[in-house]
Amino acid sequence: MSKRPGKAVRGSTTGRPIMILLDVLGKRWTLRILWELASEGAGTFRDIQKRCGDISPTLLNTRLKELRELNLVAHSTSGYALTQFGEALAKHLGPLDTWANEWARSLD
Amino acid sequence: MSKRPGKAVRGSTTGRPIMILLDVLGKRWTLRILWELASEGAGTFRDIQKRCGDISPTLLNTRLKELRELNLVAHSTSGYALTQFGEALAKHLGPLDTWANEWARSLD
DNA sequence: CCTTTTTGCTACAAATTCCATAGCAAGAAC
DNA sequence: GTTCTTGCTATGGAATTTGTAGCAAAAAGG
Repeated sequence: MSKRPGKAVRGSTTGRPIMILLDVLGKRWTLRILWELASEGAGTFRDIQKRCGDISPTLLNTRLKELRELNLVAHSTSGYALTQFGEALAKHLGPLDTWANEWARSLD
Repeated sequence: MSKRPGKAVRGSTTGRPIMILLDVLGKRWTLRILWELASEGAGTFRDIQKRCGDISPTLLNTRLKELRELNLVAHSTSGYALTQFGEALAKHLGPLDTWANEWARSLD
């Protein structure tokens, strides 16, 4: 059903895991949702919606579904949270904040 | 004109650099284009098009324009290449390949 | 020079995705 | 047993993405 290793994705028929990852991270709001879960912690559907600047529930639901299928996010009674893999991925993204600040200075 | 620090982007009015980055990386093909330039080196417009599995020229052009405005990609006589900042960004993305391979095993 | 080729695109219409808004069913809290 | 909160779905319109065709300018070949 969802994107899994071995299957083709946009622009790549090899099914390489990185291609699947780049494809899903390249969908709107995916990175932002992961970022919010990583930096602000777990939250309810509506929490996340607010953190993301009132993203529409339609799309939030779609993304959360995808992320759950990819084992990056899980839903429990305490709301939505990153899985072990989600956390590991987020650890790679964290340093981008510092980098982005330096980069921003070059754009002024 | 383009997204710059201080300006609002999708879901964030603060203009924080990281939000601008997440927004642009969240556009289709952006990550893939950066990935290809990082792993396979500089290339012509048509080179990159092929590497990305025949992405449509319309969108490739749009993305390259955005990435140039954001100082992540530059265009010279030898084709398109990552800038200093683009390279730095790519260095953060590189490790995702290894991570993705481990992650993929959890999905089987 | 004078072809051929390569390169970097643009035009256009269709397909897909995204978005805002409204609202509802199920469970928890009161 | 109301009132709130939570997690969505429905819907229609807007924006983005895609495929295909093709062209002008520069480079390469003869």
